[in-house]
Amino acid sequence: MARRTLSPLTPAEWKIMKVVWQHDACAARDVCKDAGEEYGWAVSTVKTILRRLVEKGHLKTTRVGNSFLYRPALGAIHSLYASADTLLDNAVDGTVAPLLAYMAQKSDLSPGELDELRNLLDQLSPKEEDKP
Amino acid sequence: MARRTLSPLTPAEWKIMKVVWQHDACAARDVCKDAGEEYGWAVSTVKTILRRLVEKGHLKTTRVGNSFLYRPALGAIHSLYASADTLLDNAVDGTVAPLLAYMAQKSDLSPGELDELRNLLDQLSPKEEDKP
DNA sequence: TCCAAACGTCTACAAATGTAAACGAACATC
DNA sequence: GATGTTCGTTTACATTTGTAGACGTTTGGA
Repeated sequence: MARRTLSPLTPAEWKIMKVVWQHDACAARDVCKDAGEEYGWAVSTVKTILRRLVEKGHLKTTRVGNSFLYRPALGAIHSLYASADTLLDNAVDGTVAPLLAYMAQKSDLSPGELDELRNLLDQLSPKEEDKP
Repeated sequence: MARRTLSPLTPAEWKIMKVVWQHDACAARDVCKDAGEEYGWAVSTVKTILRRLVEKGHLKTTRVGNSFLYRPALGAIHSLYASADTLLDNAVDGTVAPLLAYMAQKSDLSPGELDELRNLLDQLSPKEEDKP
């Protein structure tokens, strides 16, 4: 059975998902607290978004006592990939390379992460000077 | 005067913007034709989206005879950057490097583009073995 | 000059999204 | 056992988005 693609997250939904991902699994109470502090959202607002996220399959729940434990259906990275797919899809003609360059610059990667990326690029196509 | 940030494009708006960017500047007629063929949209649908894009400042118009010429207010790359900012913003903890790796792999860059990227990464932090 | 085609504008309307109050059930505490 | 607190559920409502028809005006031909 093929994995059904989840609908893209809306901006508000991303905010809530980020909170849940950071906690890995948590009760509504915790999400309300964090999101309330960070975005000034009312408790009901958070609860509505949680409900919609469950409906859409982005969150799974387990009953614990009289409340729920919320867990992400997908790891953060997979949701990011889906989002990246859309971004790449929007990139016309020769804009992909500058786009990646921009993102690399902007994201302030550690030397280790930069090395990882370099290695990956080398695998995709060896540098001219490294060719036999 | 600071440049006012434009509101993010909706999926349908991206589609229309892509058409306009590809033409660089074009009449509604052309957009309707292309978008009609590509997405099966009715003429009115395209016209509504064009109007909203103008209202939001994403498109500029010049009257030509009884019709308009539509031009993008920003180059495609700048709109992509804005979109990338949002994506990076959604990336929690250590997900940025894998995200960029994924995008680089997925986007099927030419050897020249790969070299460009490598050079950029080298500028961000030289490889260990290249250090003096 | 009269008409059909082309244009932009106005209006419409359902669905999604953002934001939140109100309500009833369960639970803990006095 | 009464009561305040905590939860999830229901309902609400304005705004944005997707999608498009209808209409009046301009224009290029016949």
